[in-house]
Amino acid sequence: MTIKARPTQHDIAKHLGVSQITVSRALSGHKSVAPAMRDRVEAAAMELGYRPHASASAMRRGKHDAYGMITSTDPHGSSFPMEMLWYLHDAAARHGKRLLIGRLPPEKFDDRHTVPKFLREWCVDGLIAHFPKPPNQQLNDLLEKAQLPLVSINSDIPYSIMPDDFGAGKNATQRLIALGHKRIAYVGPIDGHSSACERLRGYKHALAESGIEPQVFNIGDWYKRYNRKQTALAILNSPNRPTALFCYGRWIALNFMMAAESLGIHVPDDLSLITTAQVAFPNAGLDVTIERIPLEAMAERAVEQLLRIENDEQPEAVPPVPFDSLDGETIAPPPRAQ
Amino acid sequence: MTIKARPTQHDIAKHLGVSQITVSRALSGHKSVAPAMRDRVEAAAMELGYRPHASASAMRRGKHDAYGMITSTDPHGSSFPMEMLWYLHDAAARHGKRLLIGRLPPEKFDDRHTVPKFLREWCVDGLIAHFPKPPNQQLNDLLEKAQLPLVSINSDIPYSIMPDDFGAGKNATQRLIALGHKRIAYVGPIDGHSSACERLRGYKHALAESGIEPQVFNIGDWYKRYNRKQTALAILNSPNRPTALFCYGRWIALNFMMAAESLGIHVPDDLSLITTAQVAFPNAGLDVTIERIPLEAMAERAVEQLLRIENDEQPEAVPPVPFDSLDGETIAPPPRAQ
DNA sequence: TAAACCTATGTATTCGTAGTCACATGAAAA
DNA sequence: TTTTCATGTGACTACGAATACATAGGTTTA
Repeated sequence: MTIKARPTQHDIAKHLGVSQITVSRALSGHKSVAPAMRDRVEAAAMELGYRPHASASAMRRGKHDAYGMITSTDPHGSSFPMEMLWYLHDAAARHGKRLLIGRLPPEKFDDRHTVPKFLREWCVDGLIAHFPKPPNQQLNDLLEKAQLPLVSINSDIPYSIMPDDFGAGKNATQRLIALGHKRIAYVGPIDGHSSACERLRGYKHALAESGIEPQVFNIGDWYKRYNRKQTALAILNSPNRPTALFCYGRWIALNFMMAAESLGIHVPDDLSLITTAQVAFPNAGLDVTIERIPLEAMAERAVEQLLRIENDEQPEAVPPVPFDSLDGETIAPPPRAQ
Repeated sequence: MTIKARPTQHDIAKHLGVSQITVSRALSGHKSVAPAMRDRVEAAAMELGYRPHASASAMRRGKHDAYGMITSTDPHGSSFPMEMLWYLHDAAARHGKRLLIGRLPPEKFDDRHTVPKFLREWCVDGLIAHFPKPPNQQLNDLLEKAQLPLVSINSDIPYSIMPDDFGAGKNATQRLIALGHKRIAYVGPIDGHSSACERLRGYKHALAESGIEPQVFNIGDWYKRYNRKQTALAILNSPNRPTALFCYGRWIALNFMMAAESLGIHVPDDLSLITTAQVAFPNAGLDVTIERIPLEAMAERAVEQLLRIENDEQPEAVPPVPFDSLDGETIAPPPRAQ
């Protein structure tokens, strides 16, 4: 398809019998343009279907008005929720930046050709990175060499913007304590990702404050298919079973709800359940009570940080971003009879 | 942060005592460059940390080597799975294109300022669009006026690239029939999205071929919280309950598995279950048998189509993209005793 | 042995936009 | 009235890369 040559500022200028630079000034809101002229130019631009040529502008100004989002997660990887991409887009858009995305699978980290090409050809003013596992030396060198403002999100890298997992664990647990629960279990992985460690630490911290004994069930191998359900059933069947659960994530929560269901244990009357999640998922039949991962806020922080670096301001360290405590239907005071 | 001026071809040229254009030719693999010279240039480029300036190149060549993905879904909208973004990225990358993303919430469709700004400033060679609900007149005009190659995915728009929902419904049902099932129910919405209509049509088609009566349970209001579980329980408790289910989506499948669990109905021995989904989700404790939505293939088709349009080739209509039949653990022959 | 031709490189120019400086015009200040 | 200044506009040029054309050498062909 031959694209009809898109009109330029020259075309508008010719159309109006003025100079190109006047058009440029009128369109970019320069002050020294007569209001009447500005109107004429804008009308003509609209009429001719003018679209600014971002590349030309970028070349002249040395700014691209674009950020790049670069990650190594695979499409189904959960450490970087896909929603985040849109939140980053929205945050960038609010500040007049477009967003380019790029994915570099870990197996390509060592490819001498792919990696450089991947990063070097972009025209962006900054990079937002997410690497579930730390990038190797080569990628680091490249990021360094790119000389671009760089922030990372939820990555195992110094200065990365992180959610306040500790606070989430503490808050969730405190909410359960406030309802009167005395037997509150944590179910989830206990090491590996820092998110697990931190949430668990928050959980223990809250319990310690109230002098309650922690009950930790390590189901880090949860995703290794075997014994998922058995584990849940075993925990819920134990003689001294917890009256409340703080779950690491929504799949764990869902599985426990299924298990509870099959044992005739009713949520929330017999069992309270709270989990961290990205959305208040209603898919289990109940609106689950969650500590919501603050994706939007993290995205906004990331973009703000990039802007700060771009503007030569002091790039202040971003503290962990607090979760949102969302009310649901899965927590209640503990059952009387026990 | 002041970025150290990135080196240009001029810098390399000066460094080597040759002309800029020679550098340009050497780097772009032009044939009429002496091998020795090419090596020298490449070494110098590496040494100086040269990065091609995509904007400059774009301006000169009139190509941007980038596509734009534009959608109106909200971050949690399910009609455009987020994984798709990465598949689009990968497909674009395979063909040497970068990917820009843009999101225009439906409420902005009518905004006289946002809409034009959103689309007009991009520098891309083509657009990949996804609109769950048809765009309004204004947006259409704008897309038209942009004069850009445009393909749409999974949108209610003519010529959109679609998954073969009919085939998915037919295949899923045929798989159940082949196992010997005679009472096969469809559970899901029966109208609204074309995907529902088509899957249902495929289901009915397969049954008709085998002379089996359809059993359709319309749970289109599934997401309206009330009576989700009740519905599932009622269906599974009915005296003549189906021995196999074809579910519209994975949440419905999950809920039915939960309901079956609580009734002591065992999947797959007592109840076979197959659903369409994006991944073979193991989260329910079993690897669910699915008809997999062909996201990668759709992404590849979209990019191929854009390339075709760009190259003035005949943009052949893209037929519905077939699903992948994935084996899981949730289908089996019907129970003997009935 | 000269004409024709290829190879490797250079010069000039172009893409669309915007910064710098210059130059009119008219109003305010001297 | 002359000077000063603000306002609005235009001419020239640069940004980085690539195209068109030119040219210096060497090689093949008539």
